[in-house]
Amino acid sequence: MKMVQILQTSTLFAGTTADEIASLLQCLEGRTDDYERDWAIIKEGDHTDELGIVLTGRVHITRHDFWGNRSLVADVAVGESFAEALACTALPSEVSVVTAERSTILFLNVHKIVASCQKCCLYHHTLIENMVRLLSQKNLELMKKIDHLTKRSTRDKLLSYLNSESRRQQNRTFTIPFDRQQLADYLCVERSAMSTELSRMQADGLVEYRRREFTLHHEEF
Amino acid sequence: MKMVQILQTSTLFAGTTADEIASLLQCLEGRTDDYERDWAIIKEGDHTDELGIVLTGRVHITRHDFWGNRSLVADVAVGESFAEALACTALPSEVSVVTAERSTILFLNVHKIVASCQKCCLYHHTLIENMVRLLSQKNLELMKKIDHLTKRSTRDKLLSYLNSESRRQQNRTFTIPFDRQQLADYLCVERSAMSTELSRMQADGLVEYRRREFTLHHEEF
DNA sequence: TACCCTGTGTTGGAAAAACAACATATATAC
DNA sequence: GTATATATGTTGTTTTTCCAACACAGGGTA
Repeated sequence: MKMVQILQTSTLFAGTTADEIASLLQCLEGRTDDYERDWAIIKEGDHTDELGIVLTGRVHITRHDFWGNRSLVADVAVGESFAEALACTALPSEVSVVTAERSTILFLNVHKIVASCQKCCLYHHTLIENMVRLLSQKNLELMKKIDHLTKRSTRDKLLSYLNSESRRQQNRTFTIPFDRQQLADYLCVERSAMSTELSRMQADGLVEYRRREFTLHHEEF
Repeated sequence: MKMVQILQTSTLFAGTTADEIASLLQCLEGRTDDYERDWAIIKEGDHTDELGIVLTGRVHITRHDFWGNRSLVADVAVGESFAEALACTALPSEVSVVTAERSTILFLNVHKIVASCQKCCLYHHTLIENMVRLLSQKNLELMKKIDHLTKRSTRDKLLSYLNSESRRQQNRTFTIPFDRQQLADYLCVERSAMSTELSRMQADGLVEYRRREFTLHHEEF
């Protein structure tokens, strides 16, 4: 798929035509870069003024504590973006951004997005409004993640996550972007305990699964 | 303290003079409202186009699951704001906003903030940039909260929270805005287990506390 | 002063999660 | 196809959290 087509599905460029996007990209001086799998695009402590939009592949937002425990904060798929908030502040990053597959990323300087731009393009104001919408959306997504973590038991965390994923993909049968270890890191539970709980849930008829493909049987939440 | 002085400390009006704020408030058609303690300003399921800025008092962002378990998402003090992201989307709220004390709130319509405004005020662009900064800041705060919840043990959650609060108040001795039950709801643990863990931490010399006043003894993280 | 109310700390038993070690299945490379 | 590496599931033990019930302290009030 061509870059412009992907961008039209993104929140940042929502409601703009292909021509307008082309014009905006020039104005914003965007750049693209390719990465192998497991490459750290941003490391903890880094700073950047650019947000990233995934054109191909997939990236994960991760964190490590002092004892080396990994936690997986978020999954970013094609057309989605990362580091918007980081790029809008002067602070160092508290998270890493790592490719989960070989990926192509478009980088855009947020200051060029937000700054008023008299000369170049008429569509710039749409872009600023989209930037506000994008940040709001991320905000609500983080809320949703907090919602999963708020659940006290492993089962409730799993149900909360699986239901939100089912709703997002608008299907009771869906594929998750994580393997078991990554899912455990995402929900902040222990992998083997989580596997055990998944088995119990399947035995209880709540869910069926095979590898990354899940089918929810009861509508919960 | 006068409203304009409080607003000058807020992220949204950062870098604007008192006169500019007065002009902007007219342009934005802001309104204020007073609330008794424990009043629900926003209920789960509600929608609004207005963000709120706390002028006096304090509000809490809360959530309830199906079994009635309360979770306390965030504390919002004077000069801080809430519902920015909600007001930027068309979605119903997943959280409630409840006064923790008798409070006065300034409400501002986000569309009026974000919309370009040719006629009225020159400072409007600063406002839009501040809106982006505000949303980014909220974003990073949510990240910080996720960071606390990511910790597996009650002790680590407490240390993570107490350290961040200590750093925020730039003092090893500080007062938290929660009673024990609220703190437990905020960290998503059980109150009595948390009390027990606090005792152990005090016995271990990590921390001293009396009611809401804490003193950290070791710099961790 | 005596009384209540609320917040906080303590305890012991029940339940759940973490941990470690291993078994099985699947994918990949040769 | 076989070998190898990786992903997933299982089991038994240890540790932690949850829960319920109660004890205690301090503040406010009659």
